[in-house]
Parts: sequence; C-alpha cells; structure tokens
Amino acid sequence: MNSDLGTTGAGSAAGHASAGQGSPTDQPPTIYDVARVAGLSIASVSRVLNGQRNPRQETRERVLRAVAELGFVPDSAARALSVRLKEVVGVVVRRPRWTESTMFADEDENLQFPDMINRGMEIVAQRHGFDLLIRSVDLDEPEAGRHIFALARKSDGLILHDRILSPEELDRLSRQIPVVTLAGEPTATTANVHGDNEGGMRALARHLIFDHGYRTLSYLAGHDGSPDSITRGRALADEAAGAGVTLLTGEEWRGSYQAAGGARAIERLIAAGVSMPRAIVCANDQSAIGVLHVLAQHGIAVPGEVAVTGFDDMPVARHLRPQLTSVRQSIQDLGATAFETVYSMIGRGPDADGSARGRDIALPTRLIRRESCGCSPASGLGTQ
Amino acid sequence: MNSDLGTTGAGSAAGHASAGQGSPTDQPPTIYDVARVAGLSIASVSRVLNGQRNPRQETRERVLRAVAELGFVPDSAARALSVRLKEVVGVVVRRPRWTESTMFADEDENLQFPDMINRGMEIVAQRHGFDLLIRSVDLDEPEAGRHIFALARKSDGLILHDRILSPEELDRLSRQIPVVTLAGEPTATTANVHGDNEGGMRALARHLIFDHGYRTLSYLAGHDGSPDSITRGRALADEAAGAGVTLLTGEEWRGSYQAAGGARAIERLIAAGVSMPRAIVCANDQSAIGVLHVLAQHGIAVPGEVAVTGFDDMPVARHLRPQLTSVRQSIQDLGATAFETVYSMIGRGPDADGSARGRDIALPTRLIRRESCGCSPASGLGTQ
DNA sequence: TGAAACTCGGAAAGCGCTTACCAAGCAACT
DNA sequence: AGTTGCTTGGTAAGCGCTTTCCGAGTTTCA
Repeated sequence: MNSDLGTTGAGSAAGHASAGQGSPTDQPPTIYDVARVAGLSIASVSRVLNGQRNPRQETRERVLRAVAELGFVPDSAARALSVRLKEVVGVVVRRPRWTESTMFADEDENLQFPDMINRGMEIVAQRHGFDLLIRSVDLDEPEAGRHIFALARKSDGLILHDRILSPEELDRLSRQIPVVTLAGEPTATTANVHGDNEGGMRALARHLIFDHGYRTLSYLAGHDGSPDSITRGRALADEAAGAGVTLLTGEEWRGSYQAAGGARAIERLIAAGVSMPRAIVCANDQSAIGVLHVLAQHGIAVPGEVAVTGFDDMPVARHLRPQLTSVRQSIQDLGATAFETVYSMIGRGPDADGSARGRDIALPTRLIRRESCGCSPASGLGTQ
Repeated sequence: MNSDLGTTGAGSAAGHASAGQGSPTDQPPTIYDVARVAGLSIASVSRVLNGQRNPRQETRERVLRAVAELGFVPDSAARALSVRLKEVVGVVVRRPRWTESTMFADEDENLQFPDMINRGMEIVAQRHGFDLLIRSVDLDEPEAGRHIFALARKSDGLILHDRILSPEELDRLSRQIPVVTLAGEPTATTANVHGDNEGGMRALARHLIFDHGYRTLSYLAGHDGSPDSITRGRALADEAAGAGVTLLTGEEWRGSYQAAGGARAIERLIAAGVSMPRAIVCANDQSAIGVLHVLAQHGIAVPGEVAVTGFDDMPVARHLRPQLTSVRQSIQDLGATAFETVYSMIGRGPDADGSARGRDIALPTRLIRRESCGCSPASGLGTQ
C-alpha cells in the first residue's frame, strides 16, 4: 500500500487529520501531515520545532500554524530512537510481601514513604520534561533482575529505592545506564542519595538519654540488611554505649519497617514476659505505629511507662495519639535530589568529568519532639 | 562513518560488548551484536525472540546463547516504533495547590489515595508487561492540556484521575488514544471507573439516621465540581430528605478533600458561632482527619457530641482516635480495573466491538462501622 | 558583472527494531 | 530425474523522527 509517493517516509494514512470530528478514532498527526499542510518538507518542520538554524520568519509561521491546526505532538518513540533520549527515568520500588499485612490493612499502607519520594522526583522531573516510569518488584521474584533490565531499556536512567540487584547485576546495569540508589551505598559507577541517618539518630538518642534521662532503650530494627536501619542502629548503639545506657537489641527486636512488623515483635516480647525498656526507638514511623497500637492494647501508657519514637516524620506522625516524636527527613527532597542526580548523569556522556558517579549525597535530618518521647504536648496541632 | 558495510542498519559501534568489564560505560548491545555473535541475520534473531515461524532448534539455541552472553534486551523505542506499541500507560494525577497545606503537613499527605490507586494499576500492568508513566499536573497551569497530550504521545493509553481537560480536549484526545477516567463520567469515547458512591453513602446515611437516630447532619463536601463529591452529597441529601432529617450544606460546608480544607471549614463555622450538627459526614477520610483535629482542639467530644464519618476507608482511618467510621472502596481494585479497561481498549483497534468506550464501571463499596459514628469501640484494632 | 560568501529548504541516511517478501535447500511426489 | 511444496534464513522496507549534506537562491564586494 501507499507506494504512490516515492518519498522515503510513510504517507501517513490519516488523511482527514484536521481537527474536527472524523471517524471515532483518528490517528495522531505525524510530521508528514504537518509538512503537507504547511507546504514544506518534514526537515523544515523539524527545524522549526527544534529551533535549529533559525529558519525564515515566514517558514516558521507556516509550520507553527499547521502544528496548531493539527495539534501535532511528536511521537516519543520515534524521537527517542533518533536522538537517543527517551526523556524517561525508571523508578524501581520494592513491593512488600503481601503475607505481611494480616492484622493491619489489607490494602497496604507501607508504600507511603516511597510514594512521597517519588512525588519529589516527579516534580523536578517535570521541569526537565521527563516522566517517571514506575515499577515495583517483588523481592522473591526470581526474574527481578530481568524486569529491571527491561525497565532500563525503556529509560534514560534508573533510580532504585532498594537493594534488589546483586552487585554484579548492578555493576553491569550501571555501566550501561546512569543509576542512582536511595538508601544504599554508592559504587564506582552509581551514586547514592540518603538522609543523614547518623546525625538524626544521634540527636534523638541524646534527647532521650540526656533530656529525658532514660537509662534503658531498645532499637526496633527495620527489615533485614537495610542499610538505613543498620546505620541508625549503629548510631544509637554508639550513643548508648557512650552514655553507659543499656540498649536492648537482637533478633527479637527486628521489625520490617511496617506497622505489622513492629506490632508483631512487641506482641511476642510481651507474650514472652520480657519487660519493656523505658524507651523504644523504632527504625521508622510505620513500625512505631504498630508498636503504639500493641502497647495501647496492653494498657501500657505511652510515654508514661514506655516512650516510643519513630524516624522519617511522615505526615501521619502528628496525627497519632500520642503525637509521635520522630526524625524528619525532607522526603520530597530525597526524591528531588535523586532525580537531579540521575539527570546530571544522563546526557553528560559516559564517564565525563562532572559525573556524579560514585558520589554519596546526604541530606540533613532534624529531630522533631512531640509527645511520644515524653515531651509535654506541644501547643496546638502540627507543631514541629 | 561506518560506511564499510553495505547493509542498511548500523554496525553498532559497541565492539567490545561482551559481558566483562570494558570501559566504565558500555553501550547496551543491539540486535546487530547478537546477530554477529550468533552468526545469523538480525531477522533470525528477532524471529527467535518473538516466537515467529518457529525457527530450527539449532538456530534458536545459537540466538539464545548469544542473547544470554550479551545480556541483550531490545530497545523499547525502536520496538515501539516498529510495532506501534509502547507498552506504557500514562497516568495523570492532579497535584494539589501547595498553598493549601499551611496548618497541616508541609509535605503533603493528600496523595495517598491516588498513590494507592496507582499501586493497583501497576500490579496488573506488570502482568501484561506494561509500565506506568506517571505525571502530576497543576490544575492552574495553563499548559496542562499540552502536557497531557505530550504524555499521550509517550503512551499507548491514558488514565486520568481527575477532570483536568476541557470536554473538547478530552474528546480530541480520546479519539487518538484510549482514555479511561476515574471518578468522572464516561463520554462516547472514554470509559470511566468509580466506586459505588451512591450505595455506600446511602448505607452510611441510613446507619446514622436509623441506627443512631441522629436528626441533624451536615455534608462536608470535597473540592468544587468533583463528581464523586457531588454524587455522595446527593445520595446523602436524598436519604436525609426521605427520613425528614435536617441536612446542613452549602458554601460554608465546602472542604477540599484534604485535611487542611476540612479543618478550615469547621474552624470558620465555630468561629462564626454556628452550632454543630449531631453528625458531620465528610466527603473523604482526609477531610475527616482535619475535622477531628479541630473538634478535639475545641474540646468537642467525638462521637459524644458530634459524630464524624469519612469515605474511602484509607488505612489511616483505623489509626485515628476515635477510629473513623467510613465507607470502604477497594482502592487497589479501582486502579486494577482502570488499567484492565484501558488495556482492553489498546490493541483492540479503533472502534472494535469489544471496546469499553462509553462504559461506566462501578465497583462495590461497604460501610465500615468504627467508633467515630457512635458505635461502641470494636474489639481489638484493625477491626472492620 | 562575476565570483565569493551566506542563507535556507529539501533529499536522504540513519536510530534499532519487526516483518513482508524472496530465494535457497531439501523432501517427497509423479 | 524433474517438478511441486514446504521449511528456513536473508534482504530490505518501513515505523516517525532528527540531522548531515547539497544545491539553489540571494547578497556582498571587487
């Protein structure tokens, strides 16, 4: 078909492309349609649209008029193929196991944190004309690696929320395409963005130990092997040791970053007759929510008998009773910075000088004192 | 360059593509690399990979071996251009105005609902090998329409969370590409997916009126012109009228679907000396959170003096004090269904018979009684 | 008035894939 | 052995863009 015209490109079958109501489905107009309407070649159209070699005024106007009339928008696949830029960044989130959420929500509440980070990315991405291609992967899934490589081929860069790939896979991936990790550690070919866990946790620990005078603490960890959780735990342990304060820790104090995980851990400890420390420091706010619940169920007063703290300062933290003391990270900034970082690595060629590869970027954190640590109820709501 | 070979396609400069550690940055291997390694033509490679015309056993093996060795994954842009399928669905979320969140979170908490819907989409999308391209748009932005059309050209279909486009734009868009709306109304060329607002609200209203015997209610609406909010309000009004119960409504009872909006509205009413109805029915859970806060601040007992209800039954609803009575929609199902719907419209050609165009799909809702309506505290936590 | 220096559109190659279409190889038939 | 019919791999066109390269037209200056 359509061998009627000798040109290379297609003749774009959408004859009636002009705005109005044609058939129930119109093909989107192509650059050929625009060229035809404007009475010019597709090269001229492209040049006007991409601001190359500034074309004559009249040419420009004819093109612009035709574009407006047809509502032409270039097809991204064709453009991507040609300029080797998709204007898309892939984002990989770790999907929690469904089995986890039994006593808490059926619909999981555990993705708030990554979602907020993504929001931060998205906003700055837009300023650069980029979009985010989001994919969640199940850790157990054997094909996880392949999925991520597939995503990589749909994107110009990748942001990984969690440690999912093996070091070898990560290495191979990151030399094909810019990769930024969140809450991991940078490698020679990747950059990493994270909140200042250490500083935040130290501030929190000192507050509990010196301002409140608590002498027994515990650390309710996040899921296994999470670098964030480890760093936080280490900082806490260090402060505790320095002050000669007892810190309970270990397998029975392991949560999952989720409310259910925190609840389960405390439930077991209580059932086992373990007496609670004066303060429970949770690896994140979600865990603290679970802890708060179980404590309330057992009639244990917070912060009267046991103080509880979170980490992240999610919006929900101030809506709890008691309001949750936490360490704030600017979650959106985390995302924004992660995006800016991949972005800077993108056109920037392979191993160009300005590259962010191998860099570890820390964002500031801040202690937010509320009621659950034993501070007096702050004035009003939402106080920081 | 590389005019050395007479073939049409490129010679793919990535000479050293083989796995190991080459330069710090390798070009991802192309199908030409695979063909070379396998000693076959790119056509054969493609056929093996796409299961066409089942090739000979030996050919298949050689290709597969080469693919594995190189870690080849086809470039999506090239593939998309060729098969006219990007395997991407665009999702448009309405970004709330920043100015809104003053007394509540700086980091907005208002996106939980759309984020959970997106999660639902994402999971089923993956089963079809699709990814979601997510973009939030600011309602005030004059260019909003253009942004959406641009997104459309990066996708095979679109899911719109909110009414953002003018009817004309929506019409033009939806005849170029499959469009599904959430919480809107279907048009001749789009499908719509929504929760059964009417049924849910009627159940809630009857519970408040007949089970609890409340005789004055109010409806704290969502943002202006939201079809969901309107439908819910109408159902409530209808039930109230039928039972001869007073329903307060109107401009001063308008919220914004956000905690801050609900709080502000109630704050103003109290300041104006308006006495509260026996029960405040909020358009969604977020609004109810704001209402709960302001009521608590003013020492008004919930549900003792005033009952409060939400809608959506977000996970956070059961973590409030008192636990929030709400109407549950399976949020993830909303997303999953929306995706399945666009998906069914995608390759399905223009106006093919099986098309979902014009259809309005309603998902069931269920009343969840907790404390805030005046029911006795349910057993334990997380009870439904 | 003729040559040199520019300006500006068009033709065409190429981005990495898929997929007709073709031709070679081979088995099986008359 | 000569043809038919099938299988299978290669050739090349084409997807919708961008961009290099050319050549025709216009200006500038001797």
